[in-house]
Amino acid sequence: MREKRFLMVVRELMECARGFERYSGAHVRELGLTPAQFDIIATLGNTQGMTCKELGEKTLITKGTMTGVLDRLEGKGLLNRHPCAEDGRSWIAKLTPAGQAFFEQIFPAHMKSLRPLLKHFDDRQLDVMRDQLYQLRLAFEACQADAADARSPT
Amino acid sequence: MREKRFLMVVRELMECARGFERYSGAHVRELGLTPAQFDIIATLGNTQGMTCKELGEKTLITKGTMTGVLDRLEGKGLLNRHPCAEDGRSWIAKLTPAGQAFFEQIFPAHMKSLRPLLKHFDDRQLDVMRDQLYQLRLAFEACQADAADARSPT
DNA sequence: GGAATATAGTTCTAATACGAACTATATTCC
DNA sequence: GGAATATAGTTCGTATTAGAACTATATTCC
Repeated sequence: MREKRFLMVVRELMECARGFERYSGAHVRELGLTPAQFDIIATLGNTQGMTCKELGEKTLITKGTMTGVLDRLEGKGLLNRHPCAEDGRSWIAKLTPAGQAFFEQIFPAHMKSLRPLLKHFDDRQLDVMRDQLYQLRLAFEACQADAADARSPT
Repeated sequence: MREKRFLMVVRELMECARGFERYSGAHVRELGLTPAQFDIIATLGNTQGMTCKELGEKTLITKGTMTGVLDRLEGKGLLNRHPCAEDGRSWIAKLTPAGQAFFEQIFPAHMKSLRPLLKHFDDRQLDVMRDQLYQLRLAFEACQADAADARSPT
């Protein structure tokens, strides 16, 4: 039963993703941020800022959600939007000095909170996992592309 | 850099989970269900029903969300809640005949829609993946438990 | 038996998730 | 240069998420 085997993999995948989000999220919330907000802060830290589109590619936040997340971070004074010189449709989201300082404070703390997890794995195993997950992602993306082709064939 | 390696694994993990949800969700939505609703229907199909608690354990839906998901499925006439004889606090959620018929129609269709994904993997690889993910989940759960102990020590 | 505690489900709030429609600006193509 | 098309970001509606407070019933323990 290939299908059943596959479903068991998917189930483990989802449990893992949820498990990590719960574990990581609990710490992030103690910092006064939501996971999505932390993701943005962590992505923008030590950079000169980036567009919503870039942020969407580097995080897993879709553009419709991005607006709200950025709004709330802007409301907290942690980031600003600046007009983009090259493209009038775009904005550059960039941490404020307060946002960068906050990043420098919380990012190491968050890494530290993940350290207990790291104890369970050695480098080799991490590499194997990443490769397996990468294969899985490639398969999803390939099928996604096929499905899109099916909807609007050339 | 162990930490960096680990973050790359986590990133792949999240991308995979999101990738599957998108791929699977696109088909589920065509059936007129949300992913959560499909999850419940698929779990209750071919059973005599189960409590919210059991459903929460078998799916990844938390109890606060469960109420709303069951409400909507009940509104669609696909499911009913029956009082539980053994425990006055519990309800048994069970597919209606229409719900069971719907399950029998859509579940094979959904499996079929996943078939293109399966092509990419053989049994051995699926087993490796599942084992890797299982190790990861165990680590999350162990750390989760440690964190809980830390909050309320014995 | 009754008080203290635990558990099943519901309700509530703030923040997402996703898709679709919409505005404004870019790009392409003739 | 201007029409057709594509893209960046916002807005909107519905469903879901987590966590916490709440009600009602079970269980434990004296």
